[in-house]
Amino acid sequence: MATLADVARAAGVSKATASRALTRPEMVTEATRAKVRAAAASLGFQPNRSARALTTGRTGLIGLIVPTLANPFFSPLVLGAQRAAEEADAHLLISVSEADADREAALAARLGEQADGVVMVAPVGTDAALREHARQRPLILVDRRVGRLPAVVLDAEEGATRLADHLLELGHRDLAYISGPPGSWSDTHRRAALAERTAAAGARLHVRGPLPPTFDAGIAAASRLPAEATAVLGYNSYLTLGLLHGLRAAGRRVPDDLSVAAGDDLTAFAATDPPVTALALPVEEAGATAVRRLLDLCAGTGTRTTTRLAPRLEVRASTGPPGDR
Amino acid sequence: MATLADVARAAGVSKATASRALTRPEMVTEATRAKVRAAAASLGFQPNRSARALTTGRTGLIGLIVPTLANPFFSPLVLGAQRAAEEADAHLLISVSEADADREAALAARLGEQADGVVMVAPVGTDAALREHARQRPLILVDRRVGRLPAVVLDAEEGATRLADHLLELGHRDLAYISGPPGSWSDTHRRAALAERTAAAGARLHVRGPLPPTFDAGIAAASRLPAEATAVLGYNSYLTLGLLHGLRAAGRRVPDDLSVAAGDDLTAFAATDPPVTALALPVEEAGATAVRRLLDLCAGTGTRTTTRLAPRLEVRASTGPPGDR
DNA sequence: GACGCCCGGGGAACCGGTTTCAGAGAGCGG
DNA sequence: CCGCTCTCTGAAACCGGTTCCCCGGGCGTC
Repeated sequence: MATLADVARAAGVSKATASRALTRPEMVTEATRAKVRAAAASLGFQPNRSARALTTGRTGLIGLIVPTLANPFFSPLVLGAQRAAEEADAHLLISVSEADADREAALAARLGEQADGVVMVAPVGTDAALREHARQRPLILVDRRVGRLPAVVLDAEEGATRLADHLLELGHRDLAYISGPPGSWSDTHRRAALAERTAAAGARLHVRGPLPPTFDAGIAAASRLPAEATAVLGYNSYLTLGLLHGLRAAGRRVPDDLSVAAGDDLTAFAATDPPVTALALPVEEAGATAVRRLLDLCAGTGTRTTTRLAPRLEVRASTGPPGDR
Repeated sequence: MATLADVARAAGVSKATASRALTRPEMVTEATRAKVRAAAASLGFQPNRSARALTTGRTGLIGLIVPTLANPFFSPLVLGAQRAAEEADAHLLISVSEADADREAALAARLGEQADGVVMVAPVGTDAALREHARQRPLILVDRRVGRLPAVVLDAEEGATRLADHLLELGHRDLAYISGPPGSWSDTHRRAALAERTAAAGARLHVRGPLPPTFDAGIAAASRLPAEATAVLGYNSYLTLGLLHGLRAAGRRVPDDLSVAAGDDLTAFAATDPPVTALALPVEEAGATAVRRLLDLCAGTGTRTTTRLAPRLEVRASTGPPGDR
């Protein structure tokens, strides 16, 4: 409730000086600074962020657009972003696009109007649309790359490569990949890396899909796997859970009949039967990195680079050597 | 970029009239309203929210404090809150308390300073602390009640009662309850309702815990169940997943040897082996209701009541009649 | 000793809306 | 035809910070 004018009066200085003492300490003398700070502290002064935003044009708010929160993949991401924002005394405005390009664009515009910048996680809009957003305001992409726009990505190629190597080393020669939603950037790149690695090893990759990344889609996929595959990779955790469920219903044993692995990790994977081998993505770190880089961009010190974060392979019981069928 | 002054000039009216035409349409004539709206539209006018907030004292921001986002319980809650906020052209400031009372209090203060009101989900602070927050600014509690503070609760008693009835009807006479974190409001009430219902039916309730609501705690609990229990209820989904895992490791069959059920639901429960009977909580609705009621409070039309939302019992394969041991 | 420079601080403008207050004009009754 | 009231509009104050511009004083230098 105390205003800057109150602080100035209490400290016996002008509003201008009080403002400088608090936000530009190097511009006033040691003595003045101490007086003003003491007055501010004793009055419990909290600067009004709206007033500050009005003159500086900086709101201290960061927009975060995620496709969904129902997928536990995004929880740690939000947490990481949250922590990074807090460090910088900023707040997070979170919105859910529901993986709809129109909604995503509308949210980006709406948030951009109030926030200093926007982080878009796994956006579904076209390259052109994203470039346009980036022209309007500082923007960081997560899990998507568009030209030289600033981005933070979970290295899909690197992860897919590790997963492929794991299965190839176990002796698999026919891998199936259940692909994710059409147009998903990480899906496309993961699939390409898998194809390259299997081809290089003289093995074969059978692709099924694209499918929505849901439990039900996984169940359906279980009954349409290529007959020759001895290992199957699900695009993401939900799809893989459904797959596992469908396989069990069909009486197929994992990993004896078929190895199963997922393209991202989930706490529940340690609890399924059997526990599922998966790529643990450094999602929390991605969220934090994105926010830090966005704040840099807002401060004018940011760069137009892509930060790559490598996933960790969690080997669990769902993958093993191919059975003798 | 266009300001209200630009709109006023283009429409040939004063700033005051332009402002009224857009925010208080009933105060100007039809003709003026049309002129101003046309001018605003053609200039792409977007009112500056900081400026508006400065005079009105309303930021259009709502604070949402959740203990964690890693627990999928909260994802639909945020989604519901998000949708309700969007309807009212408000934005959500989300923060994670990590179930720490000090952090929670700090966040409430920090958010309250910038937001019009705060929604606290399953807060861990003391009643006194929460009352104090409610005195500072509009506050809605979710999944917690403190005196007559406005709240939205998932009806723990009602849910626990349905769960107890389900097991009692199956013929169970000795139920075990693995209790959640000490001091959890929903845990306390769920336990009380279970106790009452079992007692009324002439059956017995054996309580174990309290335990942290984690997968690992569930595993540990599996080896310390009361010998006479034929059915066990886990406080929440993670605890129950761990329980299931621990029971399987110990070679106990579900539901033949022991029925298992959980106090909240999780998509993954449909995929476990066997699928777990659980209470499906109307979490999304709770989030939406909380935000709507908070906005009412901010508008001065809110009430100090408690909204109760009843859970739905999802009967799955993990519960059945008691075996003959 | 005078001049110029640099530094710290004060007054006032400003950001972009909302709201108060007063005045102009129209409509109506006496 | 006058005067009153009611409605709509405009000028200006205001919200609470930040920043521009200018002034005064201390110090260094010639």
